[in-house]
Amino acid sequence: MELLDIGEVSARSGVQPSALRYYEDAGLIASVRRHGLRRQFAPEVLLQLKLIAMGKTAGFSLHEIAGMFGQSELKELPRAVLRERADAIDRQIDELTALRDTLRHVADCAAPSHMECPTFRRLIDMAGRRGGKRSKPALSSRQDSKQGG
Amino acid sequence: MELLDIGEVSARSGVQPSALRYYEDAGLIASVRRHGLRRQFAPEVLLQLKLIAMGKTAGFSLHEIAGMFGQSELKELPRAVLRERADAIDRQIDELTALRDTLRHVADCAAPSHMECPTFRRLIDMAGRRGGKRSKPALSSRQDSKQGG
DNA sequence: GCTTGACCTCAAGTGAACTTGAAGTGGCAG
DNA sequence: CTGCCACTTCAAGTTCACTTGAGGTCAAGC
Repeated sequence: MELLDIGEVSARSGVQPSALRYYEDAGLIASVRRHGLRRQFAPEVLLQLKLIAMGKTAGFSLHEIAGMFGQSELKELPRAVLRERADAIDRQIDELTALRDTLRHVADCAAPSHMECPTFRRLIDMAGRRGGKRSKPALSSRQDSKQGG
Repeated sequence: MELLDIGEVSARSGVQPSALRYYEDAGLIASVRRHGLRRQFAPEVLLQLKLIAMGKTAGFSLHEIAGMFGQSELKELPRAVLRERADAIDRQIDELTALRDTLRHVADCAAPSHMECPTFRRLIDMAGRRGGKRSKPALSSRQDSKQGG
């Protein structure tokens, strides 16, 4: 199997070399060996990077992504935690759906003040109808740690 | 109509007073007046904060959220931009769906190495099947500005 | 009139996720 | 053998979204 150096991985994934080194430091990916100084990556790192990108889109921190898909931790991760994550993403999808519908409404509704439009208010209310005031329960944890009270 | 002071808004929204001041500075919300030094907010700020939370969940920066829902900019925002945002959220929902399915698969599949599991690889591939390698076209713009090449 | 306490401002600090810059290394083409 | 250049390390810098801390204000209650 052909190994890729960091420039190749960067070109194929769209992720900057500096970010790749950062990910390696963080334990999200690993180079299989060195060729001189240069890192050599297995092609499957491209798949892992796709996974990382997906996790980032979902708002997970790199630390959390490492917990889900990182090297060697995978086998030890309790399956319940994974399902919890999946459920959290489901809730996030609901919220995103409400936001998308709200945006489309705003684009179509010619009302001067959207705050007075009942359709608008109803759309916004729909997103909050699940867990009270918390919308991202166990996700990025940096803003929720203090706000969640 | 009864006005709320910052502590009240914080209590009802779950957003810290310091964050509310920060949002005001950033033009996302506005206090209607002052009572002495104290900001007085109209109740509808709670709706705006819900909107802001939704935008954050979607990965938009505060600046972008201000562009979508901020004070007084709303009426000038081209409707095409809103629809574009909505489309971007649709793509994000697709990606999130793939991630959720992947997570559920990992939780159920007992394979020792997921990288070798064809179902796993197929799930990951599904997320990338839209715009080539870019997944968040016009969203947060801080990592895409350099990576998008 | 004095105290209380929730508010105020402003500057600096924080953490995440990178990027940038400086100085160095080393495989390979010529 | 030389020089190139893509890589290397490490420290410091950047942006975002806040939080924290110090010192100050003021409406209200006793």
